[in-house]
Amino acid sequence: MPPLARDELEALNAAVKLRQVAAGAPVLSRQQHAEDLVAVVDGLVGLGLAPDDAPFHLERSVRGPRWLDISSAWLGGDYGQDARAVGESLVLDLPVRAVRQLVSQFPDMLDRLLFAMAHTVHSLNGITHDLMHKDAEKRLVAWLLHASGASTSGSESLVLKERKRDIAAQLAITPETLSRLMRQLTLKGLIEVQGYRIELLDVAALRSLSAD
Amino acid sequence: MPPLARDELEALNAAVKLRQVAAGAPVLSRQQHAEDLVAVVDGLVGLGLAPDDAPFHLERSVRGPRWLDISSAWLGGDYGQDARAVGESLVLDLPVRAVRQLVSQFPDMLDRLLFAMAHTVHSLNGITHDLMHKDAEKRLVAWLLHASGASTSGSESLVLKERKRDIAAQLAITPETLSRLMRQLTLKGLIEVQGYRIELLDVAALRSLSAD
DNA sequence: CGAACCCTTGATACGCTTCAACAAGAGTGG
DNA sequence: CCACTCTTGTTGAAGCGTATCAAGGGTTCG
Repeated sequence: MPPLARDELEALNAAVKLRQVAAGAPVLSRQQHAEDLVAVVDGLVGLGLAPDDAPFHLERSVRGPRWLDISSAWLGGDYGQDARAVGESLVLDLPVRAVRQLVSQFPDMLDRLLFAMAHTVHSLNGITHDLMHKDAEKRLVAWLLHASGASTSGSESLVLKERKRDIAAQLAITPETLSRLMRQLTLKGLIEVQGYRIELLDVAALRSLSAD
Repeated sequence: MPPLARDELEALNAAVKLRQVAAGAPVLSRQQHAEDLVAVVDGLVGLGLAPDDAPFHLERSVRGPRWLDISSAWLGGDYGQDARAVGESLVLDLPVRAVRQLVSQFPDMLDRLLFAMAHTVHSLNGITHDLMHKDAEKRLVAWLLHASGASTSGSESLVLKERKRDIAAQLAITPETLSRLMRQLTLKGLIEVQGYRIELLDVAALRSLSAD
């Protein structure tokens, strides 16, 4: 997909609203009426549900630059989920009305929008598939490979950018289970763990472990 | 959303390709290049993965009229999942190229398209949420309530339109577990089961059971 | 009538959670 | 600087939820 042309960029810039969000501060709330498409420009935002009392139940996290919620605003309802900044973040709001305007003015914009939405669907499809068919170990290994941007084989290293409990939450397991799985993988000689630094010693083997 | 105008309908009819699919026959295949948006006009189609050897692993099912895959075609890749007709079905293919044409010609079409895609995202969000946070009983009860189009309270009845094993697959549980859960709910006096006919005796209680 | 499905039921096994305890670091205040 | 607390990750023991395996009964269909 070609980069945005100058006039497209200018039109976009005129429409977006930027806001800086402090670590831990809310970005979206469940009951809020969805009038904007929301993206994370920079930083890390957690998406999940915030029960009235409980702390905050993370379901997945979004690292900028990336769309946070590109679909709710088209439904005319509310966002349906809560979002909190994990670290200091820059968030972008783009009113639906402005988007309608933009796509009618710049045909390429429509392709970008549809592409992004389709990508969201694709990603969610993958998540549900994994939750339905893969056990915790498979899901963790798949996550590690994805997070490391793993090449085809050999070894790879990565540094965790979130607390392990947050990673566990996204994998729908408890922190205890995550810890045990890490140890088991270490004992099998597949990975090496030093705090938040993890070495993937055998990408090929890990890849086959994570397959359905 | 207003109904389609006559000229919109005519343009649509000119673009779509219809095909009748026999029960059990493939509708989509994983490796197939996605050039169309695909919808089920009438009938029931199962969406899932068909490993080379194994029978067919159902993940969710789509009853017409409803979109089957409205997003893959925008990504320029393949469909990524397999689909098979559960019963005799009428399937509609709508080429992406035609859709681009249509939305540029009829602005309302764009809203319909975006609305449908957003609805897909919303639905998938709900599914992942349930898989992450609800146990099998909660998921089943939620499914029953949804399938019955349950009102606010009182009692409700429904007739299953799929084999129980297919329902179980969509709930990510085994048929055995589904059977046991049904019996437990019956013993609690919440439902009544006679083959494929199910009575929801206490919708209010069921609703609170299915909550997170 | 047998064969092929489907659903159900029971016994057992396993994966993951829960609960509890502990170690290691980070921040805070005396 | 040390004691104190808070948070995070780790480990172990016990228990729950669901899968697996095996068997039996009910239908439908040839």
